[in-house]
Amino acid sequence: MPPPLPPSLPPHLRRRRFSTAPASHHPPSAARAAEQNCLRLLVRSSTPAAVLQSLAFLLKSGLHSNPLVLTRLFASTASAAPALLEPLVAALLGPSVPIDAFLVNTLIRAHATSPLHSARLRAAAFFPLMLRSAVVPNKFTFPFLLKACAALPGSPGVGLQAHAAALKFGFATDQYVSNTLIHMYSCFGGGFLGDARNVFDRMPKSSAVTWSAMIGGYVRGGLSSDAVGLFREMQASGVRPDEVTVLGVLAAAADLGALELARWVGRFVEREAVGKSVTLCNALIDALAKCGDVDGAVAVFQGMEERTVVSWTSVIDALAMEGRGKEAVGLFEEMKTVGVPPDDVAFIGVLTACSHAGMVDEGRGYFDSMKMEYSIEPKIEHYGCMIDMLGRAGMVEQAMEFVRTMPMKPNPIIWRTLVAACRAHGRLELGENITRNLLNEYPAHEANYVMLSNVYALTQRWKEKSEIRREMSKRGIKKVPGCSVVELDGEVHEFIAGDESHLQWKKIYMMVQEMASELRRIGHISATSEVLLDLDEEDKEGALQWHSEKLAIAFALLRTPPGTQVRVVKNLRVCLDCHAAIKCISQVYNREIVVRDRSRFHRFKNGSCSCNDFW
DNA sequence: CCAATGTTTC
Repeated sequence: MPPPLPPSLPPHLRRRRFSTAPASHHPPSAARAAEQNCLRLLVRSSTPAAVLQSLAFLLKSGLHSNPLVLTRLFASTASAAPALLEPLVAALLGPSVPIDAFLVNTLIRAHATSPLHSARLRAAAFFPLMLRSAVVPNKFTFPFLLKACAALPGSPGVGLQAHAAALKFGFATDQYVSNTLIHMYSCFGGGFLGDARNVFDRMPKSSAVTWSAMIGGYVRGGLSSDAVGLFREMQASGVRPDEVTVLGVLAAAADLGALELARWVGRFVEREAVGKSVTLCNALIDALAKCGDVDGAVAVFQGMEERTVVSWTSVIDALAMEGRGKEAVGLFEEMKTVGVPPDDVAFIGVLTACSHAGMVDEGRGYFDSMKMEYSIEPKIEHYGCMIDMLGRAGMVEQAMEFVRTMPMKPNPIIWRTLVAACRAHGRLELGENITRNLLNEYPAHEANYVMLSNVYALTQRWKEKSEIRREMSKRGIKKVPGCSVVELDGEVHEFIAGDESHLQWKKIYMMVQEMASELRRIGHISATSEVLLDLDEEDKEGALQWHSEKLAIAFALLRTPPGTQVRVVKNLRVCLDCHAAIKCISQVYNREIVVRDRSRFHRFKNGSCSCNDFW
C-alpha cells in the first residue's frame, strides 16, 4: 500500500498519472484533473486522518458540490471514520448540491451499515429526500433502502412504505429486492413473518439466496422447526444449498437442540464440499455444542486450520455450558498465547465459564484484566456475568455491591440475576423487594410476575401467590409455558407442561405415573415439588400438571432402546424438584439423561448431575 | 461507478 498522496501533487507526478487515463475527445480540464485526483485520494483514505486530508483537498479544489466526489467521500468516511459521517453530511449536503441516485444510494448504505446507532436511524430518511429532489430511484436503491429498514425493527411502518415505493417504481419483482424484502420482514418479527412468506411464495425459487433468506427468517423468528421443514422442501426442489443456507440450518439445529440434524449438516458439508469456511466451522461448533455434543464441537475446533476469535469463543462457550470451567479457562489462555487477542464477547465466554464452575477468583482476575490489559470497557453483559458469578457462589452482598457501583443503569436481566441468587441462598426478603420494584417499573414483563409468584411459593404465602396470578390474568399477561423438546429419528417432538396433544399421550401419561412410583419406591420425596411446581390454580386436573421435561423424558424412555442416551432441550431453567427427580430417574432406569436448559447442560448419570447441583 | 441470504453474547 502506497502512503496517501499529499493534497497537492508535484507536477511531474500529475502528468504521469493522467497519462494513463483513457483518451477522450476533450483533453482533461483542470477541474476534471482535480476531480480524478480527489477520487484517488478518497479511495485510499482508510483512517480518519486520511479522510480529513482528502476533505481538505476537496474543499480547496472547489469540489464540494461534485456528486461523484461526494459519493466517494461519504463511502470512505463511513468505513474509515464513522463518527465523521454525520457532521460531513450536515456540512456538505446543502440545496446547492446536485443529487443523483448514486449519491443517495451511497448515503443510505453508508448510514445503514454504520456502527453508530444514530446514523442507522437516519439511513431510510435519505429516500424521501431523493423523492423530494425529483431523483428517480434505480435498481440499487431498494436493496439498500430495505436493508436500512431491516435495521429498524421497531418501526416497520418505514419498511412498509419502502415496499410500496418499490412496487410503484417497478422494482418489487427484482430478485435482489425480493430477497431483501424477505429479510426485512423477518427482521420485524411477530406477524411480519407472514409477509416475508408472502414475498417468498410469489417468487420463482431458483436461487439458494431466496431459500436462505426465508430459512434465516424463520430461525430469527424462533420458528426453527419451520426453518428445517423449509430446508427439506428446498432439497426436494433440487436447489443446491450454499454456505449461507447451511449456516441457517445450523442455527436452527442449535436452537432446537437437534443433534442428529447438526451432525448431518457436518457430514453434508464434507460430502457436498459446500466450502468449509471458518464461519461455517464456527457455526458447526456452536450447533454441536448446543445440541450436547461438546466433544464433537471440540473436534471440529481442533480440525480447523485457521481460527478466529469467534472460533475460540464458540468452543469456550461450549465448555462453559457444560460447566467445564477449567478447560474453558485453559483454552482462553491458549488463545492469548497463540496471539489471538480476546474481544468483549470472548470475555463474556470466559466469565460465564468461571461463573458456572464456581471459579470466583479467576473470574475476578479476568474481569479486571479486560480494562487493564486489553483496554476493553466492560459492558453491562460483563457486569451481569460477575453478578451471576458472585450470586451463584452465595456472595449476595458482593453481588449487590457490584450492582450499586457499576457505571450503568441496571437492566431487568441484572435484577433477575440477583433475584435468582437471593432465591438460591435464602435471601427471600431481599429478593422480594427487588422483584416488587422491578414489577413497578416493568408491569408488562411476564417474568417479573412469575418471579414474585415463585418467591411467594417458597415462603408458602399462597394467598399472595394467587393474587399475583389474578393480577396477571387481569392484565392479560401470559406465562411462557415450559416446553421441552426431544429429537427422535430426525423428528422433533415438543412437550408443553400439562399438554396432551401428543399422539402417544396416554402411554406417556402412564409412563410418568410409573416413573413417579419408581421414585417413591427408592425414597425420592418430592417435598419441594408442591412448592416449586409453578402451576395455575385454575388447572383442575392435577395429573396434567407435570413439568414438560418429565413428559419428554417419559416419552424418550418409551421410544428408545434401553441404555441409550436421552436428550432433552428445555426453554426455561430446570426446577429444583425436576432436577432431583431426574437424578433418580437416571439411576432407576440406568440411562444417561442430558438436559439443556436455559442456562447450561445437565448430564444426569447414576443418580447424580454434572452440574454438581451448582447451577 | 452501487444490489440479496450469514458464525460467538449476562
